[in-house]
Amino acid sequence: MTHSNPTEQATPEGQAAGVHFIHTRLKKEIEAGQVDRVITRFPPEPNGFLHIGHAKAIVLNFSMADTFGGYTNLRFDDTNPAKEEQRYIEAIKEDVRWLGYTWQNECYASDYFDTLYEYALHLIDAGLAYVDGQDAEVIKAQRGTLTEPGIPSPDRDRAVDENRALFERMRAGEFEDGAYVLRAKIDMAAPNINLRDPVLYRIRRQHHYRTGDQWCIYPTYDFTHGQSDAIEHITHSLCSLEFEDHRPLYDWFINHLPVPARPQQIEFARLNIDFTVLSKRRLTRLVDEGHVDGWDDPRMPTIAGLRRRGFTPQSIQNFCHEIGVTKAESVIPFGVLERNLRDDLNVRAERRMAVLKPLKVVLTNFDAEQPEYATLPNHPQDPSLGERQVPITKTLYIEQDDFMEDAPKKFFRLKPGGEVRLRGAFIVRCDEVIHNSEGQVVELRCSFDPESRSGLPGAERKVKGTIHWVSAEHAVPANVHLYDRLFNVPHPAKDKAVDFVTHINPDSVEHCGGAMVEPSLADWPAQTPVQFERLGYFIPDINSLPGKPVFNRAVTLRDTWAKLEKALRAQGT
RNA sequence: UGGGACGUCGCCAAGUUGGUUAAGGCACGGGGUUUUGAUCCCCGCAUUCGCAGGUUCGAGUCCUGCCGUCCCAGCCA
Repeated sequence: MTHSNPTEQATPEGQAAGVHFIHTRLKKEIEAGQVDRVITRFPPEPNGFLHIGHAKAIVLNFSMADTFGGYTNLRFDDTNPAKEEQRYIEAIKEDVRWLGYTWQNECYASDYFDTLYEYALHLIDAGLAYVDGQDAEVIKAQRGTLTEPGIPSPDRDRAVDENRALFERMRAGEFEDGAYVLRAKIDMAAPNINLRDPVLYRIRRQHHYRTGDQWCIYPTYDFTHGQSDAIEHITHSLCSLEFEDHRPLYDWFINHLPVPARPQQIEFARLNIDFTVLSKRRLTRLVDEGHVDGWDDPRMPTIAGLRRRGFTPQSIQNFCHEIGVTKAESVIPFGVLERNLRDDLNVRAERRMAVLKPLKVVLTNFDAEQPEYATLPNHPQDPSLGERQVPITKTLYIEQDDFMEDAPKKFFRLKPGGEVRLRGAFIVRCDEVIHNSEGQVVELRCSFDPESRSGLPGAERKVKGTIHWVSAEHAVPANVHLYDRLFNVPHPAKDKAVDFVTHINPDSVEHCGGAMVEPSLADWPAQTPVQFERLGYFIPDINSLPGKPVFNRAVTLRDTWAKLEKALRAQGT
């Protein structure tokens, strides 16, 4: 990316990208000379995996810094040792990298513990913080309610020396967990509850994944975040809307502490997508309770899950630009994410043929002893991707869905007595339908029209439908996983009275164990999306083996027939 | 009922200091091309900006009052 004029930035859809209220505001600040470049940070807490909502924040932070000549730090907000783990650090770094971003500095709030401690002392000395010896419950009760002011703690007016001594003893480990807490002395009657003497430090004998047992007191988020921003000389601290109420507190610390810079916080609406959940708490539950197979389950909206599902970094970036950045809370249809994947893959994924649910077809007039070969382009619009030979033999497999004995008029695929083109090969006619003892269709006897072979003049002959196929003799058995939305209601967490897991879609995954794929798919390269013609975009699963392929379906192709069929069915035709 | 924020087409979202017929994308509808019912290409799609008043020659943009939605009472972030 370059520092181009925003109107020159465009997504593949031609939509202006990156022009939103934050962009506008930063541009003005630059022009007014208030800042000379924009330095941002992406500040995850290492207590879980990143999800698509984080991607929005990542794209925003990196693109703003990039647009305005600065850089972005990756900072782990690790002030709560009870929840944080090293493995999440690794996963987060991998996800950010995979999305296509390179951070300037890898930072940890825990690296600032010494400085933060000094800042706390500074506040104490200034008479702006005090040590409170009351229980958490008592402090909570004294905080008041939304409509009633809080009442001051009896410890609120403790002498500075005494506060200092107590705080030092807190650090020295002289007290039990929870015995004391350091609080800012602001305003117990403030209408903004965050200003009612918030807790700055708590005693917690917890092994920290990075600082070990060096500390038994840990700073809270409020006392950590802004100061960390200042220490790193972050110019703009972009965060989600729920921190709006914290901004006065953020500024209060910056104003009362000898920090090296004056960062400013700007809030934007977090991402919501329908038919899924996007909170770390809920995603953690899905993993911990075994509703999914882990953080990287392809049904998960995590970056790791989307990656395994077959999403591309580019499609996620495009999605984030397309949805924009505002302060209005919105819910984006899951289909928007899927369409961005299709748009990205349509132009660059190679095409192959695969049959998910095979139906045997015997070409009665195909007498060649040796297989013949059809030449198919690897991409219909991009000849540079080359072509390949696909074997044709007397016995083929086609998709069960591509044959109907009792077909409606609009059904353009195979039916008894009807004709279809086998993609890249020739036109076949269904002469006979063979059933098993239960009446199921198990085999089709067809004859092909030799004149209609691709490349021959007879190929000009038009038939309504074209279907995909594989040679039975050459096809490679494969396992294919089809994924659907994880929840069967648009807003699983909407009703607080109902546990969201009750809305999990029991049919969110379908396994096609008997799929048959064309030979070139036998050892398809990992991490490489491919289009199975007429079916969708797929990617080898991490458990895929050469000769024993396993594919995940990332997304189907747009399917107007499915819609039409549904409409016809609704009319009763 | 305290404080903070938001409300422009079904879903997103532009809308300069108030000034011609309210961008764009998605979705949707219609048509064309097509050996993927895919892609691609045309065309259509808000007399109206949560509602009601007011100021003004002129308001989505200013004022007043309502209505609706979200967030805040962790020693979580």
